[in-house]
Amino acid sequence: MGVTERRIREKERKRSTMLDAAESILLEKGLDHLSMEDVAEKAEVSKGSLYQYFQNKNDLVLGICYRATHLLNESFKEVLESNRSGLMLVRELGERYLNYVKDHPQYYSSMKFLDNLHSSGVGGESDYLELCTQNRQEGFRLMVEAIQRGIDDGSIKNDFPAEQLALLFWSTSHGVVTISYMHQNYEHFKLLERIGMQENELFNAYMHILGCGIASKP
Amino acid sequence: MGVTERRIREKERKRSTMLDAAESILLEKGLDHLSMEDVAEKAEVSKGSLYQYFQNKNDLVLGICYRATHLLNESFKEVLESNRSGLMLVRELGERYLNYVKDHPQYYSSMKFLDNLHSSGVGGESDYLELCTQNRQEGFRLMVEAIQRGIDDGSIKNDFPAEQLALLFWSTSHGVVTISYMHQNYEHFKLLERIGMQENELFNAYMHILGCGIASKP
DNA sequence: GTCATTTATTGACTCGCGTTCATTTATTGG
DNA sequence: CCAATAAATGAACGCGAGTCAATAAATGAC
Repeated sequence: MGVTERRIREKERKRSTMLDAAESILLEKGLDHLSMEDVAEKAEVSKGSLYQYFQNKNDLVLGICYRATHLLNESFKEVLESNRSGLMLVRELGERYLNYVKDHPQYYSSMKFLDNLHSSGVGGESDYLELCTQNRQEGFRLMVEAIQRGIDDGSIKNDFPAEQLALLFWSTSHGVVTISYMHQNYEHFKLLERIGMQENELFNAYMHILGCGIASKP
Repeated sequence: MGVTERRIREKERKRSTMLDAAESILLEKGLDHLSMEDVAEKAEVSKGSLYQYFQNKNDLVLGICYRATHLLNESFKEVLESNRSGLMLVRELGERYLNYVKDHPQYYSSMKFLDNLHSSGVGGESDYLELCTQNRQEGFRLMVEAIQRGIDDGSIKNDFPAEQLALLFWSTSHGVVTISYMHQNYEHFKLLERIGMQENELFNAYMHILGCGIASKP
């Protein structure tokens, strides 16, 4: 019978509406001031309804995080469709990551939330948690692939296995992106100005240093 | 009159006791489950008394963060007393940072809290906020000094100003440390195991790559 | 069309926790 | 010993997450 299928579809659409509402509030008020009541109002449903679609607040935020990680991965996949050298792919991945944070700060903050759950160990009950974690792992695999291609085509030296380089690239770029995020969200964060550095200079310097470290030829 | 001075001293001691209590709870329960009531109970004072010594919960956590940043800076200063090459100093700073997070996870989480306040812009009312920010800036200056010494003694190449290299070192090491923190706090974080990497290998690889990028000679 | 049954929606309610404040208790200087 | 000042207290408040009994809507059998 097509009724139950239509129901599932409608349920999914409604869930999506709620996520839209949550996303826009996350964008304008930030994670700290995201309240279930506000989301319910913006989505034009009652608070109780929210809890029929999301197990709790964590689950809702991780719902956004699922979108966030998915979008980032799609962007990464695009990069990997190119035929350029692995080293260039890596650079492109970093650039995409940086732009992603600039373009979707609400997604980035939801990913920070996921990381917090991971570091604090307790994730609480959320079906999205596993999905988000899987997405992050896929993102990591994409980095590994780019680096592996670089090793294969000779643009990246093979001092380390691709996975290890990928982890380094993953974590260090995370740090650089964090600085960039702070810079654009916190008006009192004057570190870049204080040392007379532009944001893209920071990225270029990062890529330069990293490039010296991993490129096969200077 | 020595009375007011004694009062100030006692007040400071009591504040310290409260911070001790908060710290131990932060260590055993984590930031998410740190409640003012628990702190009050552990410090053997009433909840209301806490608020005579700290403006709010943020202020309390930032009080811990003040200790945290101070301790890290002291550790960094020790490094700078050595006469080794600037490059070695930088490596030593990174190593200290990594060990610091391992030895004082509660301090690290309070510093993450500070970073969150910085990224979200709104710090709320807290006298400690400015002090913590200053401490972080001093920590950064210490990194700059190490790198500047490296440039001066020729162990670090001078492609970039010391401040810019310091910012890169600051942010990338932050990322690496984050991974390490996750690894030790979250039993399901199996990334390192999955790619067959030890924690110190991660650090060594980081330093190797970074070294290739900033060292004057390979 | 009617009705029993399942499914979805609602908002009043509870509960935990940060924060406040009137009251009580302790300390000081005269 | 006594005002005056400072410190400590816990009951009370507000806010927001999460619950649930009551209500409304949709469905399929007849």
